[in-house]
Amino acid sequence: MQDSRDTGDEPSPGLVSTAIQAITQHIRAEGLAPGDLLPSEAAMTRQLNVSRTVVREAFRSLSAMRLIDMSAGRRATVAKLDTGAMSMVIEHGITTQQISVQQVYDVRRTIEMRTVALAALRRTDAEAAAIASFARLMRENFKHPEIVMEHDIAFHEAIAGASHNPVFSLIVTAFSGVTRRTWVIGWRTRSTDEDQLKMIKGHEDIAEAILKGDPRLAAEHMAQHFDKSVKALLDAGIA
Amino acid sequence: MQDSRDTGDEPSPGLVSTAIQAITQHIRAEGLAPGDLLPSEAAMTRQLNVSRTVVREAFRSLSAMRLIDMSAGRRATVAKLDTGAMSMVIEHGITTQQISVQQVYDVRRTIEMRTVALAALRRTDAEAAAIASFARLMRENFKHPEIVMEHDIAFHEAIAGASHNPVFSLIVTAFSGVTRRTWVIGWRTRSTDEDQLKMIKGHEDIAEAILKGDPRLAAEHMAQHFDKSVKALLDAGIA
DNA sequence: CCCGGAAAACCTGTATGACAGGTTTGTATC
DNA sequence: GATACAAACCTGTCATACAGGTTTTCCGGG
Repeated sequence: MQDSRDTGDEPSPGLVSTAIQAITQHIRAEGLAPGDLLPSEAAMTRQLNVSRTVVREAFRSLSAMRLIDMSAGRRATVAKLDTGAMSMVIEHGITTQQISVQQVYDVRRTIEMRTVALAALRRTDAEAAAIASFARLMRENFKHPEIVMEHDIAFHEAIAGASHNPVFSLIVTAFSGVTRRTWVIGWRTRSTDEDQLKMIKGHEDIAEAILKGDPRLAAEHMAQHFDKSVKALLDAGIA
Repeated sequence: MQDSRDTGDEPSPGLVSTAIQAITQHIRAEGLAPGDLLPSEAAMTRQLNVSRTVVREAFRSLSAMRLIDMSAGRRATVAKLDTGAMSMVIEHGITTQQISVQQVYDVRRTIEMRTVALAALRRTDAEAAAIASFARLMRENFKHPEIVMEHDIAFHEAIAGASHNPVFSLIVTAFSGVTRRTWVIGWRTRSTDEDQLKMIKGHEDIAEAILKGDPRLAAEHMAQHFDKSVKALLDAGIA
């Protein structure tokens, strides 16, 4: 049936890729914002003159990247910025050993020295309080590694958020998965309560510098924090 | 048919999401490396006890994120690290106005001040030569903006490569799409030949610092380069 | 024994039709 | 005008079919 005279008969990158492009193109052309409705699969099927199979795989691909939201019965909508795809790429790189944990930490260090400085400059009072409170929760639960870890991750994400640059948030959050898989290893190398509390103290120092609005100091504490973390990882034999 | 007693009948995240997880899980469990073969769709269909439709949408989603490579007749293989998904996320953020070009440039500046320093420390001679040659090609073609732009982008990607940390390459490359869409605007604000050549000179300074192996100097030149670029964009009224 | 080539087996790409739910819309009744 | 019900629409999943592309197998000739 499909006579494909429609779009001018492209080379061959596959009908699905074409459909994906058509959809993203539609978002751009119509200037859609998060939450806005996309065409139904049936409509897309007619417009592109391909089977529903193809259109569906295109929608599903965009959904997997979290560029659109899908749910049964409802039409797809444009999605809010989400870290889903980035996390998967990073995880894929790690599990296939194309990137090392240490390399991720180097990137994190680079980025978070900046986010923490920006946070010190641009944080709202509420953000500063939230950051400080995550540090406090780490101390209060320091007997429960899993809980400490989650507050640690939330701490770093909160700082990224306080930088008021969503791209930083995106990247930092994308690394959280890796952190979850290596955090405990680093924690174990800090064998004594004293060592562990010292690490938590590092977080409190960062929070305090943000509260005081001192970007230099905040960046310095963050750098030290990462240097110690990387050292802990290296001591544990993480490549 | 499918009795779904299989995996224990999860809540409801959808069969496709489950299939995606099963595939990535397979990669992890088998310790697959780039190029290794994945199970065929038919095999996956049997293993998960779902229709080929579901398995196919899962494969296609991973393919869209460039975590796997697919092509007709052949089974899917594990993919090399690729920036595809990240680029799409960033582009999506830009087109839906969830992130601004300026925010992207702030992130680039942060990251590239680091990549350039690392490049100065870790570059091979071949890498230093390649970087310098991109700068030279910019000068030689400075009457043809499109060509200058492509060499500019290649220049920055080469520096990221010379940092020898693929995560940096990944991120820098992911931003190239945005650059392609805004570069010309910045170029136009440098109206005279002199201004344009000055901007190219900035690249040559960076290349030289990398060649000399001076990370401080390299980072400084890079910072200046970005400051001027952002200023050019702001002059042009880019939010 | 090796080599070349053709057939078979396998695999993905795409299309079609069907049906089970979920959601929205419109309508008719109170 | 409000409410409840039905119709229309939409996505999720399944089954089947067939057109190519790719790998494997196997057989015949040297």
